[in-house]
Amino acid sequence: MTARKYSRQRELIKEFLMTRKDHPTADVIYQNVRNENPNISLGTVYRNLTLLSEDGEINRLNVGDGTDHFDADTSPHYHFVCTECGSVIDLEMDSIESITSTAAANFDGRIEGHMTYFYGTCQHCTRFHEHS
Amino acid sequence: MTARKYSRQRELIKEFLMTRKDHPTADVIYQNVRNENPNISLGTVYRNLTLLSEDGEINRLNVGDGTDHFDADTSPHYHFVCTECGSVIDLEMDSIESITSTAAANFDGRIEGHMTYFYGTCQHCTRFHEHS
DNA sequence: TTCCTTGCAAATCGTTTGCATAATG
DNA sequence: CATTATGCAAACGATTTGCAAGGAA
Repeated sequence: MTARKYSRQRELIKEFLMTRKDHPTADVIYQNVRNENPNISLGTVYRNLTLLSEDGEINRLNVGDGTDHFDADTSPHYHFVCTECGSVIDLEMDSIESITSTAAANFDGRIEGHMTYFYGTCQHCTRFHEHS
Repeated sequence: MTARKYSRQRELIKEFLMTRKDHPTADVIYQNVRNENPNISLGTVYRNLTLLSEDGEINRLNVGDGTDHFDADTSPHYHFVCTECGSVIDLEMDSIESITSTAAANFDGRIEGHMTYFYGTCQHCTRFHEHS
């Protein structure tokens, strides 16, 4: 991790991300930040998203849909991914940290953590089905 | 899912995958199957891996390293990913299926499952560090 | 004969990178 | 001044796809 200098672009990206709880992709972030700075480039957005996550200011989410999502909420929590509409939703649930020790029980390496996301049909898409 | 016709290429891919427990990528599968059929194309490998996983004969693994891995063992089990060498290893561990109900407790949609992998340093890489 | 599958190459998608210039410390 | 950050465009790696030809039912 090298030294960091102020950048208005990085600030805008962080600011935008903090207003959203739907875990947008780099491109969605790019489209929105352009409202504030029409000259910003997609490359700059990607570079800053990487810097911000390296610094632990945001999290990069991999939910198996081929594109990374970003989250300004770095507190420990889990996500739900709707297989119908692709939306990524925060889950409020009890800790499942114990699964790490469950996994470590019969393993010879060093387990440092886990990546988990839940999938299914979100409330909106479930209702949509009932009515059709 | 449409009807399926026999294909020697698909058979070779499945056969090769069954001999491996290290969850190879499409390209590794391609390189190896070429020993048996030098004319097979990478596109055919990708197409058949998709067909096989649609049919539930193999599993497509997303372990966050940017490339998909494939597994002929479709029985329920979890994986460990080494952050040093990238190897993907089967874990023998007690069931953690209960995390699905933990997640469902305060959620309004329909949770159908979860995706979990553990990460850290594998036995080999851990030893490498101790000796250096 | 129907239509699934193939090899090939071109295309696509998300992301990264080289470069010359601009901004920060 | 030294160094980090930017915009742009080209490059990238993984995967998908259009197409004309081949093979299975």
